[in-house]
Amino acid sequence: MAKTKLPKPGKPVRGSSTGKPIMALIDLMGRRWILRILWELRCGPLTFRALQDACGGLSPSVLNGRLAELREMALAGTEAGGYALTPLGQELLTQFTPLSIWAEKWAKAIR
Amino acid sequence: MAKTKLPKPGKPVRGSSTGKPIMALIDLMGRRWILRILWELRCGPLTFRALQDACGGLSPSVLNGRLAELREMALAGTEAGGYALTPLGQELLTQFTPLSIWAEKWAKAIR
DNA sequence: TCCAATGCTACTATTTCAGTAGCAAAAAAG
DNA sequence: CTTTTTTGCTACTGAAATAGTAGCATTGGA
Repeated sequence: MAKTKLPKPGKPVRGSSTGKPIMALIDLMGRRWILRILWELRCGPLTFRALQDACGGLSPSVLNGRLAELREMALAGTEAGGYALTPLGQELLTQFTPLSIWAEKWAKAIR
Repeated sequence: MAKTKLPKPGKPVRGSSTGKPIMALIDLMGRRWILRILWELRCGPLTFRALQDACGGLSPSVLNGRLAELREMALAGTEAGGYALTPLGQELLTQFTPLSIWAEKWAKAIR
């Protein structure tokens, strides 16, 4: 279960009381594994254990917690085949795809 | 100083040994305050303490650590007026601007 | 010289994460 | 219908990261 207070847009979050949705998003994305889980689900549903493996074997307790958070934020859910992104989650991930290209450029710049 | 191993693109990072730059980016962004700090620097340089305030008063030890990481990753640095984004950092932040719009939509959807 | 602001270090308390073990339910195999 | 496997998940312990507070050395005015 997610025992940590979730950063609902419209509500104050850690370090910000403005209630701005972007702050909630920043709070959520700043939690370890959240981005990674979204990323690993980009190609379709994965079972709990497959997702765990894809993330390098993170602890099931943490994974379970993160999945609960993502479910509550309507970004992921269960369906045939295991866990998968919701339409909203897919939209969010779409925004991240260009980051992959930027990261390549960044890699060259700092190496 | 940053005592935690930094996720250099090209090197294995936490939970991933592929060395893909996007994984390094995901690792970095998944650290608390990193995104927030980038975000708060979007309008120009801030002093250490101003940045601390902007982030809701996070501990100076953590802020200092994050700044060291961002410096090492060439995303932020010091200049006249305090800490500021590097050109690379500004580019990254640019990629995030659309997220703010998406977050508004997301907020409406889950409220 | 005094004072306030700045950048930062040090230290303790709390929270979060890692790592492992294992159980109940469902599915697959025989 | 049993016997295995697989799956989703909980529990527990130790390690690591973060929060929160205090304070010091330096800088740049008044």
